[in-house]
Amino acid sequence: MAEIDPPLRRDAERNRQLLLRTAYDLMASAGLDVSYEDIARAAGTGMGTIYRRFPQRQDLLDALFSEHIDTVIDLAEQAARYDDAWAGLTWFLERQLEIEAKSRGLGELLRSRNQATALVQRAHERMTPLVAGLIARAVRAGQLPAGATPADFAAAHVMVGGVMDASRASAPQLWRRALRIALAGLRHADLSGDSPDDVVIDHLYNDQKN
Amino acid sequence: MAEIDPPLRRDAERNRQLLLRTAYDLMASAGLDVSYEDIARAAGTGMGTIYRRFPQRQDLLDALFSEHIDTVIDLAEQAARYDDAWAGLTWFLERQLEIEAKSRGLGELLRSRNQATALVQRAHERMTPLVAGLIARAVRAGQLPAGATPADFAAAHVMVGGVMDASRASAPQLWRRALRIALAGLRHADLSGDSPDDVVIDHLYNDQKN
DNA sequence: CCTTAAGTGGAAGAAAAATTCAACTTGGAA
DNA sequence: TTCCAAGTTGAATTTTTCTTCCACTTAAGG
Repeated sequence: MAEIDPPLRRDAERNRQLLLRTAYDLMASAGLDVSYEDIARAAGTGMGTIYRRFPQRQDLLDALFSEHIDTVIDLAEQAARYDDAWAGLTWFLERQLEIEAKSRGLGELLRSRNQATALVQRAHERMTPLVAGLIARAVRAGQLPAGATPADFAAAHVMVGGVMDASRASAPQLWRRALRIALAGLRHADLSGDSPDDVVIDHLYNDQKN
Repeated sequence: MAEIDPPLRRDAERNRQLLLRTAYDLMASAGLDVSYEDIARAAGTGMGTIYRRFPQRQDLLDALFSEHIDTVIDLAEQAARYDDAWAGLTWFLERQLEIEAKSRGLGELLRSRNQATALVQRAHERMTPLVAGLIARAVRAGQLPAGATPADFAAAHVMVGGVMDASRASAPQLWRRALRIALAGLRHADLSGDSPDDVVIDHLYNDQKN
């Protein structure tokens, strides 16, 4: 099926790694919208090199973040194994946000959808059932109100992430306070009402700007 | 002090209003980053006209949103008159968000800082003491936990606004659910801990992208 | 009417990012 | 060593958005 493309020449592989490291660092502080020119300049290569290796921005994002996304999926799996469902949920959300605090780019990716579509979509597909299971258990245990859905968990994620992005420069720890608010909100809000099954997680991890 | 600049010629005033209406509509659905070219084209004027009238983007934003911002300040003042402080806070936040739901541009403005600085800053200066008063009263009445600050209210605003922006297209009412979560969170979170006085509201209504 | 200062349109220039490409290197197989 | 496919470079081109400018039009006072 998939042709095995021959390994890169040594110098090419070196440049590839260099570009990836540089791009990751730049995106960690400035977000996903770093220009190819900036990356190439910071890595000390020519424009041509980055374009040859990553013709589409998606190619770059995939290479950059796929392992990190796997890490987050791991977290979800670990969380799903918690006996205490609520503890699992809070632990998962906090770990995930700590990772995003270290890399703005990864945060933007995890909370968007039209950036590296396949990658993020796959991650959501893997994690949603796990989160749904935890939530169901937490509801049964009386730790979450009836009517809580994975979308509510996603909402909490988006909410805290938004505060994080807004206050990164001036108050890098403020998101923890927002997290406390969001978590307390999940436990105590009346979530029985509307927006039942038709509220898919996708509605949140969705349309970025345009 | 301020020179009274002569009134515009009739046709010019007509164009000015046309541009303002057009810009408002475009920004209501697409956000603040609409290009001058798009606005001019939609209004049926030339580029020169919009640049003559609004040489800086700030000039346009000021003219566009100052009255709407005054409306929001009004809301804060009304809220401050509530006997029930918590009812005042929730009413204010919900009204404000309803306005933002109708205009994405206004929402971005109210939750940013580096867009139309003077305008928004003045609004925050007016509203913060009012909100602070409500919060203090609510804490005294046992409606909010000790340690709650205006920054927490701002955080709730940013959090729900973030969900709103993320789900505008696909689930335009989802923010109401996020609002319930945020409000329940404010009431039930432990807010006594860190981030006391040094957490100014500015830290939240702050650095946009760059 | 006429005049003219104010206003207008839209092409042209400038700036920034995305993308291409032809001439020039270089790793590594033979 | 030699050779050449793979790799690199950076200038040139395209694209997009921002901004300026000037020849042309028009409102409104005399």
